[in-house]
Amino acid sequence: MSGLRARQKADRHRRIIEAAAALFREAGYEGAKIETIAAQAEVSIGTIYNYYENKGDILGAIVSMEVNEVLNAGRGVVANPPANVGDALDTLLGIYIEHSLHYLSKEMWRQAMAISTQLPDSPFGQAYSGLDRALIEQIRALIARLQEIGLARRDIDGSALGELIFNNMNMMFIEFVKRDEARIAELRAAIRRQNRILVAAIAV
Amino acid sequence: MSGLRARQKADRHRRIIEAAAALFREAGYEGAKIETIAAQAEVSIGTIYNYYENKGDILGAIVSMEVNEVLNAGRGVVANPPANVGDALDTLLGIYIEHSLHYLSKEMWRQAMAISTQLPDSPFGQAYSGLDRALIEQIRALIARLQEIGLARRDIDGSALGELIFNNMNMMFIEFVKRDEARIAELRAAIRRQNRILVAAIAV
DNA sequence: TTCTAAAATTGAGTCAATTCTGTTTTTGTG
DNA sequence: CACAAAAACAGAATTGACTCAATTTTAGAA
Repeated sequence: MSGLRARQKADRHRRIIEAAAALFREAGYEGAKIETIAAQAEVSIGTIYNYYENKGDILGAIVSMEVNEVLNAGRGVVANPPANVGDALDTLLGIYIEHSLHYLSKEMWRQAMAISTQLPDSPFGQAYSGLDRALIEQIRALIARLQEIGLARRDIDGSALGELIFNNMNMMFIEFVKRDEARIAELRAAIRRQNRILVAAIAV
Repeated sequence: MSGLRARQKADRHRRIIEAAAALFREAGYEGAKIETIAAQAEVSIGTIYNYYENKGDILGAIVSMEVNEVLNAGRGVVANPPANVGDALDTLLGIYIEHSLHYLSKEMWRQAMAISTQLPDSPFGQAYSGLDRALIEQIRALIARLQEIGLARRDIDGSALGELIFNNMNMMFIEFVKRDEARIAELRAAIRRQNRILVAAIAV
């Protein structure tokens, strides 16, 4: 039997996340009171804390969905990359960046990033690190693929290069979400300019 | 007249910072209560909030002192860099990293970084961005110097390269402070390995 | 069907950052 | 030396995340 209890649990999880996501967007992370989320989800405050360790973890659940979607979209690029190193990188990182504001506002990103450095050992902190690692792996996989195809030099340290590219993009993204007026197109252009140096060094 | 008021003000600032710095180190950022800081500094809670917008700004004042010291130490390297690109970068970034835990514990860094992304428009958030920019400028200055001396190719986009190097180092440093067991030596080695790709691309 | 242990829910209470309002101190002027 | 305005101070009150002891609900054994 799929269990009444299990069904209720899943349902409450969903209600909490939906209520929180709506409120985070409307009122911002700080502005969304746990009390309000509880009321909206029709559970008590205590129940929320039975499901999530703290407010950050609720946001964490939302962020995870977003990033997993991005990782999924990235798989296509790795499997079938554009025919030169510069475009391949730009396409993959472009997917990451373009998707980023689909479900999450800049303010939500700021909070999520802040929490992940503030509480690296909380459930969300750990999950966030895992997501970052997955993104690095995907970039590395792309580089490996380009090396296989013969578009990138084989004697390049692909592992270090993957980190370098990810770290730079991530830092640029952090600065991007810190400024409300920053535009996605400019972010992509700046990253392309930075990566050009790398592309010149590794393209065959 | 240097003003009684002005003198008292400076004195109170100093007392608050000293009390806070001691408590942050002893009890951690979260563990240090404003009430305790106020008692230690012999001022009231209200007065602390008259001097700093929030708890994070107090930490911010401490972080700023640290980073300014690092910037100062960096000037020497820029003026007189080691005779090859790899060592020059390693020396400058090495100074940043080695100094980093002088006054600030990893926990304090985590909090400071978290606050700077959480509240980019608070006094500290703005100051922190300014410090980052200053570090980027110093790395750019080093690259420009290396180009002048003829150790680095002139046709490299020094501006983008400086950002790239800083962003990568900063992200690595964030990961470093997130893991208490991470060691400085390993951090430097990892960054050196990443920069090797760049060094190969830009050294004459 | 009845009963009991385990699991989940509840919301009033705690704790600490921040705000707010009344009081005190400093300054500059007559 | 008053004195009034401005600046700074004090600490009680507010606010909101999180805890915990009591209560309710579910599962499944007899």
